[in-house]
Amino acid sequence: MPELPEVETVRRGLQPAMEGSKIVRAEARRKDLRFPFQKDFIPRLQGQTVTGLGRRAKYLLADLGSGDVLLMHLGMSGSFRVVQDEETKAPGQFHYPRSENRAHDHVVFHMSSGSTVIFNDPRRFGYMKIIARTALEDEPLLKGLGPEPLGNEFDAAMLARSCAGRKTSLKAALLDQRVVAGLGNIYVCEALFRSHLSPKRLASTMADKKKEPTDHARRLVTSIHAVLNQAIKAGGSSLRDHRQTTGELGYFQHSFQVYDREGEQCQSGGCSGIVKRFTQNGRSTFWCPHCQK
DNA sequence: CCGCGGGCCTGAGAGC
DNA sequence: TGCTCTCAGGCCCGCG
Repeated sequence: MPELPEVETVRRGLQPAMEGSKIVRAEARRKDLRFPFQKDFIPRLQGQTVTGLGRRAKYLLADLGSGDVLLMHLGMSGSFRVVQDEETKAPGQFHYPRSENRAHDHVVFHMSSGSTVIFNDPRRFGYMKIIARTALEDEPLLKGLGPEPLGNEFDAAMLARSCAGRKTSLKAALLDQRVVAGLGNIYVCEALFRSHLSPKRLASTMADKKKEPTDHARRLVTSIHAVLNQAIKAGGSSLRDHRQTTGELGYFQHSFQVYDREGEQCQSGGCSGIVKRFTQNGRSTFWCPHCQK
């Protein structure tokens, strides 16, 4: 599921349930997700107040009163659900939307706010890890990450510098979290479409000889900002797994212009093209060859 | 260092 | 209905 807009949607949904509230009890209902849980995973969580809930790229970071940080990643199929205690029929019995499978509820946080927060992840590509806040900057999972696409430091000049001299395609560069952190296949396809740039174009064309940004880079940054902000506003995109923490679907998938629209008419004003799909670095790329150059 | 392909898991959907 | 095959929003790792 989760690219930046989905993770941000989840963060905003978890905030009222978790921030300023204590983890009264935590359960890990199996021994591993993508990686085994740390031996002291549960004891380091229980009794701790969540002092803040942040996001870095596609990671959620819960600051704990102890000085630890709980790092969470949704992988491909992870989702969180917040259930109010009064909805709980009996201990361990939660209300589920029809399509959800509780067999994949792997982690449960019982919060002093009266909310229960449940992490569900069928494919288990997600993970959770506790690290000391003082060790955050040395954390290998976060270390190589590039700028936040909606942050101040990400602009055309920054994009040009990190793409200059790159031998790879623009599509592959945008998926590389070292270039910009938080985009995935959907939003890269959509941002390229909105800026009329071909996914096959060389990443290095974002910069001129002096590594200054080209107009292409400026257009692309504008499109990235626009598509991410619109997607966050829509609660993210729900193709199969993504849910908001209320269990509701996101609805940005209805605004896709190219993703998952192979064979359909290009939506760009006046363009007579048809959306095509091909495989690039092992991932599907959707684009309009007629108006993306 | 860089770029690419494989692998980790399960489930949904297509085709037979 | 049910089997098999392909594919999926991410990311780490090892190879060349």
